[in-house]
Amino acid sequence: MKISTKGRYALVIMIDLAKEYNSGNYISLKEIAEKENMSLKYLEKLMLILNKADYFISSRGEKGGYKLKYSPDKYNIGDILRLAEGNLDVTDCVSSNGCPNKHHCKTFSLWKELNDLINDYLDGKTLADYI
Amino acid sequence: MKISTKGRYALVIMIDLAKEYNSGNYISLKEIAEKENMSLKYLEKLMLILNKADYFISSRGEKGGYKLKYSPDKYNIGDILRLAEGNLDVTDCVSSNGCPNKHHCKTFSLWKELNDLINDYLDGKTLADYI
DNA sequence: TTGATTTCCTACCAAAATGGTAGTATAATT
DNA sequence: AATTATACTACCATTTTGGTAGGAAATCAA
Repeated sequence: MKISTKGRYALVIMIDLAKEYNSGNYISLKEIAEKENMSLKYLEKLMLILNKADYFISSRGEKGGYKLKYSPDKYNIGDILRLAEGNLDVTDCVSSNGCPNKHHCKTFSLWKELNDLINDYLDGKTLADYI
Repeated sequence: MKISTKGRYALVIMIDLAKEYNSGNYISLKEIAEKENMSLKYLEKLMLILNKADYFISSRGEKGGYKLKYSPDKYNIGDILRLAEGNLDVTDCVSSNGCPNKHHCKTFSLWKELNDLINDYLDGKTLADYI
């Protein structure tokens, strides 16, 4: 029942970029890795996942790096975490292709309500709330 | 961010026992394992964990098994899941011996609020709600 | 009182997930 | 041309997950 480093690091990266949104500067992963004490190589791999969404403008070479494509309030925390973690479902039974027995299962309503609670909470926050 | 089989199975066991609370009958793990399609050996091991709490009256031998010591409304879902899963903290930083940097960390409030949301929800339910 | 049944307990194990590292190619800047 | 940074693939050690195996002790029925 833990958020893994993927989700936690993803959020840290996004917040660091959000802080620099107004400056328009590119921020390199090296800067973030050093500042946040994270492995550069691991962050690179994480960015491959995050890059699947339309989140960043990137530039290679010196003075390159990443910057947010849109303003911080456009980035939903739930979306970021679902992307980084794969999904946030508390059980497989609440997923879209969930349990075939869900209409008879006594515990389904518990997992479903808990799942909605979590996802609705995270969907109600954006990067702008954490700058 | 998933509840493991430990937590899910624990809840199923507890609900099955709760259903029989009024009858006073002992229910064997064998019955539960067959009915719920679970490994008996795995349930035995899970019961070693659940037995650390003051949850059951047990009896060995024929017609033996487990029954709840108290009425179903006395069993908090949060307690059961925390016991089975070890804990339910969404990150290590929200645990009692959490992150030393939590006062400066931008993401701490997010994890803390999410953690409270989950635990408060589960602490608001008892086995009686799922019979 | 003996056999069957069931809990109680320890030890082992395979597969998957987690959290990385290494190396290379490609693009941009100086 | 050299340096820097992203983009991408492959590998890997450790931990977690979800079991299995075997045996001891207690209880009940015949």
